[in-house]
Amino acid sequence: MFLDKMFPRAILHVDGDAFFAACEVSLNPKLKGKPVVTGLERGIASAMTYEAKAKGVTRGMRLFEIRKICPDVIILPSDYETYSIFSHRMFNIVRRYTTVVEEYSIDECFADLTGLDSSSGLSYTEIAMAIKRDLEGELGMTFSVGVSTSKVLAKVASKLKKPSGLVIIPGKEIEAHLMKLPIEKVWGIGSQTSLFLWRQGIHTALEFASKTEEWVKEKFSKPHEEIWHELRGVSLYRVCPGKIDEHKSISKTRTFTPASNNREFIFSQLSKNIENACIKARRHHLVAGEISFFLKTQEFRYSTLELKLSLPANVPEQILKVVIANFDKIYLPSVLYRASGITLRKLTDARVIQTDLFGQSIEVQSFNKMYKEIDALSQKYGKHTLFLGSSMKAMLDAQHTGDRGRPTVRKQELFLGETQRKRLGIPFMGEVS
DNA sequence: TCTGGGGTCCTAGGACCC
DNA sequence: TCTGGGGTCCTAGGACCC
Repeated sequence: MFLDKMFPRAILHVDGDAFFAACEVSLNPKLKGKPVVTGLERGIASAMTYEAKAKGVTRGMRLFEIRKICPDVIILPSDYETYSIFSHRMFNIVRRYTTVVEEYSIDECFADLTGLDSSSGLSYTEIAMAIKRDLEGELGMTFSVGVSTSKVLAKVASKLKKPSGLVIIPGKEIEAHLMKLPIEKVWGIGSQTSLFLWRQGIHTALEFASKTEEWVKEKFSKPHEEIWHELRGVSLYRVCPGKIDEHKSISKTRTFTPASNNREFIFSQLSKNIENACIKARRHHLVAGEISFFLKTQEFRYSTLELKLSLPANVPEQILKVVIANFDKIYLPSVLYRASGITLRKLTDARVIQTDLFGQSIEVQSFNKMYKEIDALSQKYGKHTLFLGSSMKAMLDAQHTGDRGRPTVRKQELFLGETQRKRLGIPFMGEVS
């Protein structure tokens, strides 16, 4: 009944099991067989080995709680640089088999194997087994692999036998698998849609996939219509060869407790986020053409504002200028806020922009020059060796609370107050309060 | 799940223009 | 000035993912 008979595809999905924790174990074999958790720097578990999971450790669990239920736990700080290296090696191993590999997240990728069976003389199952064998042998950790006729079904397949599973769902077995699959477990169907579907009396993926196309078109828009096709084995989502670290946007957000309505404090939080986002943008040689910033209320409601920049930027002063001018459009003194955030969008290559000196004002050029120095200092002495006066309140707050385990602010740290600004010949930016 | 942080994509509806 | 209808562009916000 299901399946695209005209163009049957073979899509592979690979998922690293307990990836961050597995990287740590791979690097340090003494950890093998032990309950290992990463996330020390945040105070909550971000990943854990299956030994830790067996003791009841879950994602997001507080570390003190973990130590209680699992006294022999080994808790490590997250080391994203290292995980990224493992991630790249993982993608490159899969690329030995086909160039059509999509880096989906740090520990997941898709590959389109269509046609490889006849060209290699191996079955899709044998190819998937070979990929899994290479990954596990070379990276020292286990992977869960799924193969089916669409991306959504390949995701279903790889999730079925975690950890270290290998599941193939050929066209004729689609229905049997969907019958046992709760609708809310399907990739792309979240809490809102699940709720809606339950109310329609639909609880399994098969019940959804068995509905008529007219019914689906009437009740849903494009995204869920596509999932319906994918579940029926018709591949609509292409595997797009692409790198995960090619940013379309960069955002930084931080929750503060307790919630606050203090304008100066909230603004300084936002200012700190803007500084951090700019640091990341400069590290990737990107400039933003547009930004958006938001405040999140205690009740988890957002007020957001999107703004265009007159010139693409990646230095906080330029972005703060426009945020300052618009801050009061979303800030209400009577409301308690719990978080603020910034997103840099419409990113382009800074190196292209910066060679076009004619388009830059003297001000922009001096900022770019200055931040080159600041980035060099930060490289040498640590992040936030220098920070903006407008972020001061947030930095002091981080000092008091210890900012969840990060090194506290040292006394001798500098900030770019008005004096330094004048001395360096940086235009006055404006104060908020 | 009483809720952290970083992302992508889609859509409804307003503004504006013939 | 009033009128209709349509297209396009933009933005706020929702939904979902890892």
